[in-house]
Amino acid sequence: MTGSSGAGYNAAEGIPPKKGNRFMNVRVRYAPSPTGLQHIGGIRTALFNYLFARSLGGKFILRIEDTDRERFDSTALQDIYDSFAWLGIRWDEGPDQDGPHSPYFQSERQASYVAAAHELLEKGHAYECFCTSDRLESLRAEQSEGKSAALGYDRRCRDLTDEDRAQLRRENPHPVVRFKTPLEGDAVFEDMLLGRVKRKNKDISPDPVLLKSDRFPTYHLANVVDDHSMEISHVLRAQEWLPSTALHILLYRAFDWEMPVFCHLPMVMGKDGQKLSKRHGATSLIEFRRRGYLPEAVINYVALLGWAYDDSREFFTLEELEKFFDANKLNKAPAVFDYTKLDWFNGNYIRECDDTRLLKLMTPFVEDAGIRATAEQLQQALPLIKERMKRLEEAPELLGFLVGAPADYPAEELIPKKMDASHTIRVLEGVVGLLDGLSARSDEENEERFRALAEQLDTKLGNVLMPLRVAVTGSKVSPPLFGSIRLLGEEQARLRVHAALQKLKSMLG
RNA sequence: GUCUCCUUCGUCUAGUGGUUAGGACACCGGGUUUUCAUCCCGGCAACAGGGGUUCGACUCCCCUAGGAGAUGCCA
Repeated sequence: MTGSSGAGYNAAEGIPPKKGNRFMNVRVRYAPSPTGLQHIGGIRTALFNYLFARSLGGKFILRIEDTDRERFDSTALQDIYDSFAWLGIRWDEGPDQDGPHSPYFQSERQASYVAAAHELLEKGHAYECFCTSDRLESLRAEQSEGKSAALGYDRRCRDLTDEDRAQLRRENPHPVVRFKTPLEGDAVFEDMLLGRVKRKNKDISPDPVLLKSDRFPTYHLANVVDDHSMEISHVLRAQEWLPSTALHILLYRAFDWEMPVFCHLPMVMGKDGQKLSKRHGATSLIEFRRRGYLPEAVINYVALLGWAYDDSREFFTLEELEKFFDANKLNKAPAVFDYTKLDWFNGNYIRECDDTRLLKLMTPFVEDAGIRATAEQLQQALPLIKERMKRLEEAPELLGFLVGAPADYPAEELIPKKMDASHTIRVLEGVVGLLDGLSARSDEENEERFRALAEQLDTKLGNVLMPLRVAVTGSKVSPPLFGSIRLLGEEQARLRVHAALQKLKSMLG
């Protein structure tokens, strides 16, 4: 890899997207840094990039921004692959999907950044800075204390003489390269979503670092160099990047490169209106997986964060989104992540899920909870709990009564309203007789028999079934009773009813 | 502090000068039902405020307020 003249990719001679023809050759990228787990906000950004590309017949590229070797985390890298594999989102070019602009790890493109930095140095758009981290730190401390107007680097090394530099290099042989932010003028660009955004150059970060002392680039440099060399046509990223876009504009200008089209997506917030973070709930995709969300629910919900198709439709498959996505329908305002609505989507997808697949998805959750159930049992249980689950993680608690004893419950739970213990005892004693052959009978038939029993005991059906339900499941809330007993087995049910009777009797003393 | 962006029901949103401001989640009622859930019906609830422009503003412009983000040898 020898920078712009290296083999493998051409950093300097990237073909600029043709003006007025931008949608003809759409190339977008998602550029995560492997420093942490994939955040749901990042997923949203990736999704929108992917959909944008797909809807326009363009290419979606994955680029790993691993220029911070101190925070690099290989689990985080794996998490990127796992996350998108789970979602079913694939890139056209990326680390594991070779393309014309390989490599797709920034750490492997280092030479091109060094070359780019040198180009800027030569053109007079950048300079070497010998200030130590310590000095910068104390500078920052001073500035924040004395609420001074100017924040940031004080440009001490901006106008060094050759002599100064030679001298300083002896003390610090590892200078950084800083951008020479113009003091006058403006940086203006046309955001696809936001329209014209203008910033005075003097308000832009004063001389940010482009090349670190370890010769790795900062985000600003690497991002611009790669977007250019990879012929990225559109940059869709979260609005938190908006402030640094002005700087990027200046960099494109300094390199004399054509700019991609920018589109700054609204951010994803927590309930309190702050950037979505751990204290709001799950934020990493893997947590959503672990809680039992289906990928299609996550995709569907997240797609609707800052985007809407029309005034009524809200269910979409990935394939449909690929067709319908339209950047013109993007919203500008930040969106609050609503876990409740995600649950609602997920419940819908669970209900619509094919039983075979659902069984497969559900099994690990059940097993992890220590429930010993055969595949057949689970299969039979499925229809009973399917429409009661919002998340797969709820399966174990819905099925809990199948394993070991039912949850312990107070004897009072057995007694329906307006009834007493002895009355309830009579009910349960009557119920025992109906247990025989219950499994073989249809629900309708069973219901008839219990109804008859209720009449005989001069009470309502509910007052017969509720004590039985509590006796069998340990709870007033359960999946349909007859089906549950069928799963449990008549014998086990009988034992539980007897246990319940004991409870009631000891209550009477 | 400075800069930038944002502002329709609690939340996600539709709306592109003339609408009883629509839908969804949540919530509250009611119905179906062996509990719960599902399902069905109904209800509550919004254009941040002030100026313009216009015959007419949620829609266009300005200001104010509020919110958010950025201000690193992190991305």
